[in-house]
Amino acid sequence: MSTAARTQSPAAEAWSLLQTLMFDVQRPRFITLCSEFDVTPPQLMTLRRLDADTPVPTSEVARWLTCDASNVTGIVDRLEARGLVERRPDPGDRRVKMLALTDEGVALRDEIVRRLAMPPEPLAALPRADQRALRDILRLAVDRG
Amino acid sequence: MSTAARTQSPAAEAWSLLQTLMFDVQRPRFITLCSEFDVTPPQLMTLRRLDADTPVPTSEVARWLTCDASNVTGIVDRLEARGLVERRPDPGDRRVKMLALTDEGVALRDEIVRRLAMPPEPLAALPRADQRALRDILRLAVDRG
DNA sequence: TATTGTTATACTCTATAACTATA
DNA sequence: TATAGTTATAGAGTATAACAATA
Repeated sequence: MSTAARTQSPAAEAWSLLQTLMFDVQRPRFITLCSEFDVTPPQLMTLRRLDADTPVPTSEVARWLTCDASNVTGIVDRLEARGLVERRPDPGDRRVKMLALTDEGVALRDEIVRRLAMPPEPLAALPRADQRALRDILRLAVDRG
Repeated sequence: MSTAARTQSPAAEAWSLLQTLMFDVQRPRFITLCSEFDVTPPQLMTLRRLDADTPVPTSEVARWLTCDASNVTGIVDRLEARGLVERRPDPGDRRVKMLALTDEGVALRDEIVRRLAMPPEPLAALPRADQRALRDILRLAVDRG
């Protein structure tokens, strides 16, 4: 352990460790998953946000992707061409396009979500008690945010 | 809490919460940081990997980015044009280009790393005892991997 | 007038394949 | 022959600006 780590606040060191987990473990995993399912990262992120039952406006997907709305047009065009997503009118505002998954889109998203949900080695290898403690602390953190 | 969450293993639920933290909190933060420092995400990732003292071959950066080596050429071209990175010969193998940060590159990387290291609200707001417990568990997980 | 989504444009990232220099 | 890095190419993501339809 470095001197810097010892003098950091516990939250800072925890965050640094989380970033290691995300950059070194999750990022390669995510990229591999994308190519396995033949979707690009923003396409996968879009599928994760959408649903069949509760359509969301294009602007919401732009917010979710943290990108300009003009980019969503092309991303959705390609997902729509593959039959995974559909554009629906918004009865209340004719400017708005509502986005929703098709049945095929739901199937693909479910499979992707299932794969993303599998805990990586470093977490799965933890003693059960530590897994529970980790879960409880993260629940506390996320529920507040 | 969902029924699914209750029936998952603790590691699976912890991982799901971590992903929430990463997608909802870290990703927008990362993208904002990139535009603030006028670098693209792969450029920022490259700066994070490099150093002034211990040059690494181009191939190592490709591994780090999880992308083909041909892409690194352009990414490094642009960082080099800004005076942040330099290519050095490898005395042992004249095919290899070693990559290292310039002084300016070190300064920028340090500032970026400092900003990335700031724990986000959900973590910073945790009680001190939970921060320490989180840190200890993550140390255990990461040290094994 | 303001907003939603699209189009046009220029730049960057990406994988693949072909190439050069070196091993 | 094999490998490291580059170049060429085509497809995708990105921000910005301008536009049409609608509010």
